[in-house]
Amino acid sequence: MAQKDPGTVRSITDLARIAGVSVSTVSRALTSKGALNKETRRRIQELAAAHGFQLNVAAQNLRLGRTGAIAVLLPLGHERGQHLSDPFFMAMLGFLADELTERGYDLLLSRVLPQGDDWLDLFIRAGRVDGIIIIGQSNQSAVLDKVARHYGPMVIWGAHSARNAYLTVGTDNVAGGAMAARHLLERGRRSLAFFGNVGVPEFAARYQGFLSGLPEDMRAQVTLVHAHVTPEASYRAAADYFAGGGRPDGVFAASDVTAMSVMAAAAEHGLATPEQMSVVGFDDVPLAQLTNPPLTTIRQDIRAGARLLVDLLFRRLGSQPCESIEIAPELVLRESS
Amino acid sequence: MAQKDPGTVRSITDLARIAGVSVSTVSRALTSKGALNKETRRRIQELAAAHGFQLNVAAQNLRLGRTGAIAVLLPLGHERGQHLSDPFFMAMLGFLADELTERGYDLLLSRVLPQGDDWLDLFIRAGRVDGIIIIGQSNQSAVLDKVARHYGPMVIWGAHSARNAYLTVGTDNVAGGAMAARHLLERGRRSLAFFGNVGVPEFAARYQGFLSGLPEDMRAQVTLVHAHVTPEASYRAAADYFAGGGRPDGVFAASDVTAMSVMAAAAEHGLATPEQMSVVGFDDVPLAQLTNPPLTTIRQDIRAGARLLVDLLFRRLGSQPCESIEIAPELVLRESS
DNA sequence: AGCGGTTCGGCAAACGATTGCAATTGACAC
DNA sequence: GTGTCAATTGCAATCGTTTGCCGAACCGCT
Repeated sequence: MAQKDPGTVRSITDLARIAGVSVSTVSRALTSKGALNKETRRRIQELAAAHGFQLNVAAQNLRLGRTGAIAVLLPLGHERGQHLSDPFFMAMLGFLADELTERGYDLLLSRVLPQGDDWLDLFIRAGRVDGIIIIGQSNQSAVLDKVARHYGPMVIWGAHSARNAYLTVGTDNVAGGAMAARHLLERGRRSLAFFGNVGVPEFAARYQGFLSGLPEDMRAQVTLVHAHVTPEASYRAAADYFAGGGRPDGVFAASDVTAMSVMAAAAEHGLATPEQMSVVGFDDVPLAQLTNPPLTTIRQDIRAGARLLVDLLFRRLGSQPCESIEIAPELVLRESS
Repeated sequence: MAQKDPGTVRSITDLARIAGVSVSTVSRALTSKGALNKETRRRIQELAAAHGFQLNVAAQNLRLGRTGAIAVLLPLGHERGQHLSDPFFMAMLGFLADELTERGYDLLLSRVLPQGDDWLDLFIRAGRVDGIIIIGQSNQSAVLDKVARHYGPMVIWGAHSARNAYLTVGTDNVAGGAMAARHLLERGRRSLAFFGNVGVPEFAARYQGFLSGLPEDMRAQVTLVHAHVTPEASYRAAADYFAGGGRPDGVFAASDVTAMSVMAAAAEHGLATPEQMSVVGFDDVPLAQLTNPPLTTIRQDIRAGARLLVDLLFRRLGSQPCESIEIAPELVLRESS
């Protein structure tokens, strides 16, 4: 007979009282660690189950000096609205949630507006997480580089650059850009345009790859149209471009969302895709197959990317050696080109 | 002169030693609670800043008996792939992240495959969060109802029903459906079809509202096409329907993604939108304005929804009275109808 | 000098777990 | 009867905070 209301078992202490053993014994029974009589362990585990008792994760983590959570950060550096709408980042987030849950970690989501150069340091020192995954380096590569020097468990989704010390997983954007170029050439397109914000490292690499896939004499002819990532902004940029008389016969867009904007704006100006103009996107978001016409695009394998990000992070947590990884993109042919 | 390496200040104890005061004083200084000499407080705060010290959130939470985190759960009940791709849920997630961060709470993201009827109880008993937001009741309303009886801080995004005890925030789906019906009638459409999975409570309400917006004699004529939510599945359903000779002149789709599938499949079968067929979607996801033709749709205010969800949850945490809320939808006219 | 009233800041007990160490027990051999 | 050893379990310190309670110091007043 317990002293207090035995109805609810809140702590290991309560359970110990009921079981007539010490808290250490209960702890050992429930964590399956340490030597303990088989029979005792079984008894306590059954008792715990009967009372619907589970260990308090917060206390456990405090004692063990860990948090059991991984942060996924979305820096909103130059494009405030980007991650709100970009299906690519969101799909990535979903896969990351799955991968982390599977490993018994929680996923702490945070969107950050990078302020100054110590937002990341502040976050790390708060000690809320055991590791950090950053989706998109945005314009923060200097900050990331600095932090990476003294903080290990951090992996970034995005373009790899030899200049940067931090660990990345990302699609080979240069190769992807080159694929798009070759494809448009094969389709006989010669008057080409690239739509995207080359201030974003990933997009810059796609643009550079695009140029590198063209014969030298064509490179100077490519029109670069600066388009932000949100649907609204990229539509505006494209509409302005067409209104100003732009009439390319081949377009490579930095993302599928941008490609959709371009097609919409072009249609508005009486320019038919793919009859008069071929369009190639980047990402292969799920909706790309539903556009009218369905979108030819350079596919990034999001699921594989998420898995690699998590793998790499856990190697880091286990102090194993790691290297940045580039994933090969793939051309997906549909009717827009 | 400190005994140990004074280089890193890890705990309040270290800081107390350096400052020459007791830990209680440091705690009071840093939390701005309790009476403390202004000068002392300032001094300690400066010292903390100088050493880049921040309170350990885990320990703080343990002591305070809270976790500082709110869970956002995505139940994948009947539609495995839904949340992966559905831009609506993802946009919601983004706004929730902002709202919670603003209130100083962390957002713990988890996608759950509901197993049996105690997955939610198990999650709650793990004690990792102070409250729960569930996006979409999926087919779990029985479970939610049971849990709501003994667990307060939980709010669900989705359709409200008088049958359910749990707290919801959601669009008035019935009104939205009726809007779509009236709009199609105004456009002179008489041969109507609804695309969607009416096993999902929200979609069922949209369908019901749609019917209620029609004159009685038309209701029986409406074709109900069962389409799942993923782009692939809904495209297949629509393609099969058109291949089977379906030729409606007005379509109301349960979501924008479904509407896009319908337009794509229709185009494939030589059916032009909006000339031969008007299409109305639901959600107004950012991409809806970029479809070809741009999509007429019933808009849900996601940002307001997220804010209300969080507001309601915190009222519950503060034991204030709350009631479920329905948000008025809005018809957004574009060229698909 | 003595007294009541403020302020300030320290002591130590929590929060709910883990774990090194030591104590207890029983079996067994000498 | 005593010593040894292994198996099992308990004690108590610890993780980094918060906070009720109490004592010390100081103030002005009689």
